[in-house]
Amino acid sequence: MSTSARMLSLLSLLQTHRYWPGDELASRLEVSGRTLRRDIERLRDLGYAVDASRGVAGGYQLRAGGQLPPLLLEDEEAVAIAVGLRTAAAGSVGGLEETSVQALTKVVALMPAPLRRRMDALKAVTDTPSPWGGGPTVDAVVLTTLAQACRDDEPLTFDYEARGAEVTHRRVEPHRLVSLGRRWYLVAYDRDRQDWRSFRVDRLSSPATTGPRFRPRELPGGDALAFVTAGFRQIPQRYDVRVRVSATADQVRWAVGRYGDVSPLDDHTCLLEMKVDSLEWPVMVLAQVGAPFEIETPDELRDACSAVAAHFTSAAAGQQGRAATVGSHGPAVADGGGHGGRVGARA
Amino acid sequence: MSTSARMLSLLSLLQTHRYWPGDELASRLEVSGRTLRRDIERLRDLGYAVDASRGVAGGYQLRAGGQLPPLLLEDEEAVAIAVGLRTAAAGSVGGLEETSVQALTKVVALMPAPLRRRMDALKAVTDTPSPWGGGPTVDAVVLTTLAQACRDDEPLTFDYEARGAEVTHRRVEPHRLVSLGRRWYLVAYDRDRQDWRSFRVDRLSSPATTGPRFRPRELPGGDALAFVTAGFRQIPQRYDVRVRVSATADQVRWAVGRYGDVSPLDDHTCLLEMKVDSLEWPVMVLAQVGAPFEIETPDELRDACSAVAAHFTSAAAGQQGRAATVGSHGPAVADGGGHGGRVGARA
DNA sequence: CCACTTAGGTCAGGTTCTGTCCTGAATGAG
DNA sequence: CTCATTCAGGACAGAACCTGACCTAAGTGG
Repeated sequence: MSTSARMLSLLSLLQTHRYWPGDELASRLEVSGRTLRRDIERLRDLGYAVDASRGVAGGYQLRAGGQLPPLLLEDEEAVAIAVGLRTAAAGSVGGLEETSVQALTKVVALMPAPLRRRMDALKAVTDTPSPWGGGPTVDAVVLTTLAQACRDDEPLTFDYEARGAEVTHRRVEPHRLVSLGRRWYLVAYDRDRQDWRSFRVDRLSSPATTGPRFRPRELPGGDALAFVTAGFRQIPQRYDVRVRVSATADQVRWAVGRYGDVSPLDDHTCLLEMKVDSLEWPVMVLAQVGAPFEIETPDELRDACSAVAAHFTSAAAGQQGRAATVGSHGPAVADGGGHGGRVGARA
Repeated sequence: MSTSARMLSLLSLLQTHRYWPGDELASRLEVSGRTLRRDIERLRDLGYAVDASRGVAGGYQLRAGGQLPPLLLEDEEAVAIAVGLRTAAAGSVGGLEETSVQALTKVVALMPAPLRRRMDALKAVTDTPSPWGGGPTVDAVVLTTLAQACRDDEPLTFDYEARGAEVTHRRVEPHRLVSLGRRWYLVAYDRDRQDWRSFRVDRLSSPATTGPRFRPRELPGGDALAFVTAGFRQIPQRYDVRVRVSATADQVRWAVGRYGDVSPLDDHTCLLEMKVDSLEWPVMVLAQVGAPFEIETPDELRDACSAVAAHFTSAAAGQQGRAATVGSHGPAVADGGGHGGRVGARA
């Protein structure tokens, strides 16, 4: 075994357990104790923080140091990392999307095929329910393929299904990936149309890098993010939700997380503001808060609430038909406003 | 620069870009082209899949191979990985909790202090709203400290706040971490009480490994998971939710994700079954489905729905007081049952 | 066909690595 | 306190390895 291979093994060993007796390490690496000590010294020279404790039950230990040593992962761990990063890249984390994709690209690029299959297999399991999942989920392999193509200036082909139109085949020079809201967009120069376009990543399938690298063009304006947002002229509808809730700001904040702004009005009421594409979310949040509230905008939210109320009323009324008979559980209303304000109990 | 350091640099370089011309690599590593070719050969001998393409614009490339090479990460990437793994370990992924913690332990153990601070700083941002966040969030550092102590048989001290009781200081021999539902438990031998105990990780603070390693004892029965579940004699309440929903199974499944069982009854109705500690969740799901439904069990869900219905009805009625006047938006109700069944529109 | 790029054999000279043997020093148990 | 255990590291000789220079072969794309 060569020296460099041995160093990698040593690093790997030091990462699996905390303490390693020198003897053990030496015999595992099939070298003498002296050489092991030299190897450790080499590692330290490289900047890795290898601690040692002497005496009985002493040993070597890899500590957090000034720099990050190479991570030597088990297969399953790599899969876990990939899955975690995919979730983060899908926008559930906030502010980390770009870096997550960057790291994901590294991991996926190095994953042997069987591991990649395992990762894909876990995609289904890992989906969170709808509004949190953020509509269509991005595919990790698709995303990393695009990221890599952008990074390395490789021409790209893929199938694209534009809004409502049929599927077209595209040949582009990828420029940059942009994360906006909880969606990913690819900004690229379309070779056939000879112009810059932005593509929604979740509408894009079977991407493949093809041919030799190209000389990158300059995006007019330079700002890929601005280019994407400029394309948003006619977003179908976007609701500006403003609701006055009879609960403390903390209670509401707890329910809405970081996806809305909550500002207290007084001790018992606060204002909830959200900008959303669909009304599902505010409805869920309001249902969860379990306190009385007043809708300022939009009117569509009134209709949505009304529909939910109708279903809930008839369901609450039990099996005796579906007539809307609200008020029969009046006391429950009084309960909602005051102390806890939440529906049900928490274990 | 020594050979092994150069190999690590080479690996690192090959991980940042896709294609590297041999010249470029050689000059960066400050060796001759011949030596570079030998280094590449060495890497290949080590099992890494280094591809090369010849001709104009050719170069070297690190491909996915039979085994996973060491990952060399940028600082920010490591943070992204840690954050992603923490989310996964918190139970939002399913089936990957153990492996995630394992990987997280590796990453966190090697992270220099500034990075760890960055990771902690991102904790707040990354929280998902309540029922999905799963109550109290686990702290990455706490979790990894425990995992490491278990792995390395190191005695542990921490403060523990049992259910309702005051905070006590514990000195234990950690045995294993168990993920159950969306909570983490530490199974350990309590040195003061001289008996085995299980601790909820989210009730545990300022853990610290202390003193020399101990000789691991054998857990009676051997099965840590069984030990934890055996402690669950008197869970306060656990609801068995059964609801008949007037919507297709797919619609309901879409809303509930993987946290409940949905079985179709006929083309327009299905049965939703969930086992939950609190009723928030089923209420949210039902609100989101936006279809009529009938509650089979439990009766408490009726009360909860009734409360929500009352709030929603008065909110829907607008600013003209809070009298419950359902039915004024009748058409919206009719809309709910049929085609889409979802509240609001989707962008 | 030509320019460019990786692939790899050979060889001499120098560098580095290894194991052995040795002395020191810190640690914790009895 | 004493002793066994364990890491730390200097010196040395011989072997192993690495490096750069030079050369030829072969694949790729214009």
